[in-house]
Amino acid sequence: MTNPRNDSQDNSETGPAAHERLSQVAENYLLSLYVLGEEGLRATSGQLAEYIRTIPAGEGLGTTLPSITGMLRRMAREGLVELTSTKEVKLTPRGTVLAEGMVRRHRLAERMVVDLLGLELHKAHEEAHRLEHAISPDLEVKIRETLGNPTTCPFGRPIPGSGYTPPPGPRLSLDEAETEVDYCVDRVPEEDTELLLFLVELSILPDRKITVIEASRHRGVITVRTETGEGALGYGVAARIWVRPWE
Amino acid sequence: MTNPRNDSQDNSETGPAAHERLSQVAENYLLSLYVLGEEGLRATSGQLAEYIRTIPAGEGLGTTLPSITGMLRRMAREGLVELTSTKEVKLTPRGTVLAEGMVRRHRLAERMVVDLLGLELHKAHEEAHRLEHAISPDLEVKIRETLGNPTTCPFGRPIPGSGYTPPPGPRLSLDEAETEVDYCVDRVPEEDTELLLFLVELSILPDRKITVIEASRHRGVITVRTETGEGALGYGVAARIWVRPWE
DNA sequence: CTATTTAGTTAGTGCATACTAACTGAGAGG
DNA sequence: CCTCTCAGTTAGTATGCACTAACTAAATAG
Repeated sequence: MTNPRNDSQDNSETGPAAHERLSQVAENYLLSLYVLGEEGLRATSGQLAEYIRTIPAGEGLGTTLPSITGMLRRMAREGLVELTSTKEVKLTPRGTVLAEGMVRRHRLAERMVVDLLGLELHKAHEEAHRLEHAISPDLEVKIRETLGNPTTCPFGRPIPGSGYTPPPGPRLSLDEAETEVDYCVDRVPEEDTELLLFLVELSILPDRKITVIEASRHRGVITVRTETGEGALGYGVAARIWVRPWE
Repeated sequence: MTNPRNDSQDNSETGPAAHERLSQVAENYLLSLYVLGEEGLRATSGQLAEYIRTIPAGEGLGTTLPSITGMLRRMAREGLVELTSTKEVKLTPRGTVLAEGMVRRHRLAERMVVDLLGLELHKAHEEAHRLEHAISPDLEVKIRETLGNPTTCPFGRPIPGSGYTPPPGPRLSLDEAETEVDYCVDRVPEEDTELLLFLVELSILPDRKITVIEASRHRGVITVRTETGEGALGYGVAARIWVRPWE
């Protein structure tokens, strides 16, 4: 697993929290496994394939099941993951620490490109997927400080280790929301560029107000009103948008 | 040469100037060759090894001569470089374009981490060596805009394609400067962290005033006065600091 | 309960990148 | 002129990460 580019790198580095450097591929796996866990999905090779397919650095590369099996075997050898008997993949404690680091850098990078560089939101996730591998502990500190210690990424997901506390009160997905009740958007999906363009247009973004006008489960469509206008969403999408009561 | 991670990537990408993606190793070679050219050094395998040794991503990796021979062969096959009969390496037109892109992103990244994120100058070069591989055309545009179209990196070197024009009047290296004449620092070496700490302390930085108090070639030492104080430099170092007449 | 589909693994390969060890060819010293 | 050194190449090998093709085991469908 250790990147060929740093085989000879010992751990006696300078700098704070000199983080262990893995290959970009391994780093992607760790991040993917962490996010899958966050979303409550079974972390199987298949799920991993699906998630990894959304990572831009290798448009569709490394997504065949044999590739994944092989990679997981190497990562298991390095003590990053465990392959359970039920074909599920679990992060080891060590893997979890490293995965958290990746997610932290990923979400900080998202904030940086959006808040500091003015990148369009729908491109943030993809850019962060490249940058996350290139951020040293030193730089991470600077980014965090410059941004004012953010606790979430621009899509509403918590930044690990940021002291994020979930908002008080209930959170539910938009498909469970009542009609004609004001909600506050808590988080939105981040990886589908096309969808994001639509969400941005309709201001369906963290901390914005949203109201379900009509929900017809049989048609599979939810119509919402926002500051910007009205629009219709499929149930599948709505299920991935979290809201909390307004105010 | 083409990165295994993008073998399947065709050139029909969206976005402006969708730049060809090479492996990080190839990108490092291109940047190194460009910089060696800039410094007027003969670009041989040995020189390359020397330069690549200073790249942090692979602390000392890929620096044996056989590794370099092999890599250059692959890059020649891909039409990025030409191996002349005199054991010198030349960038092809295509290689030059790509190398310029790398140098551009490298120097923009240096500016970004220093000007936007407040990173200490002596760490900028190393961080940029990681970031340069992770900056997409879209992001590059945003960085450039946010920084206000800088024309040089924080060490005084020109950013390719930025419209940089060399300052009018002569430029010379500090070892050729006259004593008790005010000069303006034009550029300083960037890759030696220890040296940079010293230069920062003495304010030997682009656009600062510097005066040679004493130069004794036989001792190999040049003593200078700056806004911050006085200090002594070896001739080798002084030769790598460019200055121009003050005002 | 067998037959098929589905998910995942194993086997076998290929390429990029790294290494060490052994070779070569050009200039320096005798 | 021969030899030694130095720079660079060639040979041979290892590892990471990718693939296709072929296998297996569990779930499902008939």
